[in-house]
Amino acid sequence: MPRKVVLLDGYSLMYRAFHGLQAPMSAPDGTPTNAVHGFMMMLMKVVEEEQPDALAVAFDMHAPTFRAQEYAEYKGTRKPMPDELRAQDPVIRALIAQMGIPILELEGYEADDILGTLSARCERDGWDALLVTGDRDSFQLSGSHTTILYTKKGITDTVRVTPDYIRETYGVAPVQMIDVKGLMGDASDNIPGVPGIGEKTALKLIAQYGSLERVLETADTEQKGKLRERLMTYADQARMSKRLATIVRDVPIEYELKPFQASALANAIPHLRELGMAQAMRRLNAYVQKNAPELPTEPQKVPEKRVAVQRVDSLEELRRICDSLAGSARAIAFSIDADFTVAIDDSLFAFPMGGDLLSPEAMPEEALSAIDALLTSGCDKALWNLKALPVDPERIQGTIMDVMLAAYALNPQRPSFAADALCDEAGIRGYDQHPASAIMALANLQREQLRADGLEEIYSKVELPLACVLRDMEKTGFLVDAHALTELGETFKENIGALVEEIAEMAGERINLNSPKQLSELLFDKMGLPKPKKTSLGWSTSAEVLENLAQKYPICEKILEYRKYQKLESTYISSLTEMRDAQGRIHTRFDQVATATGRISSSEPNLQNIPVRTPLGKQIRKAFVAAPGCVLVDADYSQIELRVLAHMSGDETMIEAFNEGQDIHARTASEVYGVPLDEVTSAMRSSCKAVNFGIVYGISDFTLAKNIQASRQEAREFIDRYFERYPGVKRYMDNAVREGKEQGYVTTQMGRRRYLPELKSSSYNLRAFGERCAMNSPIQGTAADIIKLAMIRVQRALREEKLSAKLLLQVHDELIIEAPQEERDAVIRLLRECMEHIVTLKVPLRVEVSTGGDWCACK
DNA sequence: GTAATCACG
DNA sequence: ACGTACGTGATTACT
Repeated sequence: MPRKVVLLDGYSLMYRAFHGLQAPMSAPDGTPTNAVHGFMMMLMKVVEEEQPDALAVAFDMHAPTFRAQEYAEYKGTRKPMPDELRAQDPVIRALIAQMGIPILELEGYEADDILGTLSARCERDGWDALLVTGDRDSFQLSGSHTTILYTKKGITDTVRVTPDYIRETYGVAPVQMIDVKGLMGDASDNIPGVPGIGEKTALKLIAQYGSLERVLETADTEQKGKLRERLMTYADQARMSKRLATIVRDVPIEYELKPFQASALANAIPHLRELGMAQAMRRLNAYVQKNAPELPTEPQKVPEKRVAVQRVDSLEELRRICDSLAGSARAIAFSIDADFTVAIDDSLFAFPMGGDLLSPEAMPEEALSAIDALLTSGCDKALWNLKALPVDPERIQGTIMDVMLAAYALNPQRPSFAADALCDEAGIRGYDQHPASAIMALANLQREQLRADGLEEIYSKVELPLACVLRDMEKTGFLVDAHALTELGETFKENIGALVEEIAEMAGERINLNSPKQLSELLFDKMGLPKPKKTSLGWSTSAEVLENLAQKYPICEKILEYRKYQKLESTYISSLTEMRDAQGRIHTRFDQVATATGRISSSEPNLQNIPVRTPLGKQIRKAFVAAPGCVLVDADYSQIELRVLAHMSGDETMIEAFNEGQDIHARTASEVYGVPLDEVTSAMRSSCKAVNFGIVYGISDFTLAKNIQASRQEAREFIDRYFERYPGVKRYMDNAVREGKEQGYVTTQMGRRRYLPELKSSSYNLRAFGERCAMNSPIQGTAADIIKLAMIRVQRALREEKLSAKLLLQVHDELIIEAPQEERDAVIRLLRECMEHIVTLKVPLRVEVSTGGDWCACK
């Protein structure tokens, strides 16, 4: 078995970690730690997965350079390291040193050269080398015993680059990558190449002639036109470029491979603790314990305040304790996990629950009544995930701090909202031992943070009361007509079978049509259809591609039809029938902390994406029905996002359009095309509808052109004209991006935040994405806040008016209620009233209400 | 576990 | 010259 050495390109990975992880992370002293974290995660991943016999990190000796081509602003220059990364450089080096991992550097040489030299020595000595880097130049080093672990994006998205991979991807051998670069050059590396030759041409030439030298020698006779001229003019420059592109594989570095010591990693733990890097600590600890268990392990942290834990043997006893203390306690926290633990002031009580997470249905009576006693007592309470607890919101006394919801209000984009993760992140240790007291500590911290960030209203007026509404909706469930669904399923399956036969006939063979890989082989390789678009792995067979080919190749039409049925059948028929309860109702799960913008999401099953756009899909909605004697009432906000945009931007024209009750897309067409409102054609209106959508999302001319089937120039002019006619909208968009950059986050009307570290990224793509989010999130988020408030009011109003109608579903701008026939009119009035007047904007909110016996009839 | 595809707002 | 609209979740195939 050959031994294995893993060599990391230090700066390349640091840059990747830095740009890949823009989540705000910092040590207690304020030093940013995102790159440190990313680097440690990458290192641990490699250590865990590769089990190296030796490990080292190479650094460029002088000013670090970052040469990956996708970072456009590095082109032609060597920009200095960003300050936030510079601050993390010494920290990362210190950690590497503490872990006993050698750092390799040599004046005048880049990390590439060191990697190249050591991998050459490994090959000579019969070792396998794995080079971990985000620099594509290193591909030339790939060989039978040298593999590149290339970090594509972020830190965990890696690809194993072998000679075969290079041949498949680029059509040349690894060493020929040098020749390719010699021809095409590399602006970020100051390698000129041959002007006018890009990657495509370079790869083609090298694949055909084998080497740069050969291409140059034969250019005179083999090439013609501009290409011949350029190759001959720049022949010397090309040869020089090749020399510059060649990684040195014999640098005079003294280094003897030393065996990698798992146990030494533990030496970095104290430093990681100072940095507040809980996740890295845990991962490192776990690795050391597993691979060097003889070592003394990290001492368990105990809560600062030593408290005696009182084990409670019966729930009855727990309830008695809760009852008696609830009245007099200042603060209570409780946690339901493996144990049901209660912290009351400085005392802790724990009752073992048997390890399973409990649904309210499965919870013993005594536990329910203990919880009830706690929640209805007057003192302040802290807990995790109120939605899981069966409690009547109207009976709650005192304040409740749901640490999960508070964490979401403070920053919706956390990797995890698990209770232990939140405590860890806040620097609160001891969750494992005393969850309730850890939650109490976290809640105390969050109270201050919510106040400091102006998020109290979002928390207490939106998220907390909404949790109870969502719980009730989950519990109610949506009735499904299983018979209708099954019948529809049979029809679909018959159609699927017939289509499979037809396609097999047309193709001359039988493949698995669900496999994009097999399908692409059939269409593009065997049948020789044109290949309009690629994916990361092959040629795209998306609906967009197939639609364009359908005219000339009827098989595409059939495949699209197959897909349509197959999708609907597998996603919305088979699975839905299986998820019904004894009463035939389906209970979705609403996730209140899932989205970056403030929307809620639905899963298991997702009832927010039940088909509606196609006739086939509408059939499925027919199976969502009201109970006997009831009707469904469906209330839909009309154009809520554009109305929110009109309000937030203050654009006079747009506000006027809504105030006059005009058709907004038609009005836009009238403005942009400069024709009177009554002369707007349906084609004009439809283009402008696409523009209005695009504006909300942060538009680009490219995508708009695709969507309205116009040229890019036309799309550009369209957008320019749009902004001329709606100058307030233009101002809003510019402001949103500027504000996002200045303060690091954007906000909704109510102050809900979304942090956008992407805005400061040096990667164009990431930055452009951040800018689109800065424009879109306040709009989408404000609309989300509005409907959340409406849901709370609707629920309260139903209760106050003693109606037995129940909220079933929210679909972002739509609420669905199931109401007894006789309550129908009252519910319509109530929904309209609550939804239209829940907030006062500069434009009216309009709600369209419809009713019917099934969801499809509500349109 | 990830990628491709496609359902929704 | 880049790469190209925001927010989600489920299914399937495949590593």
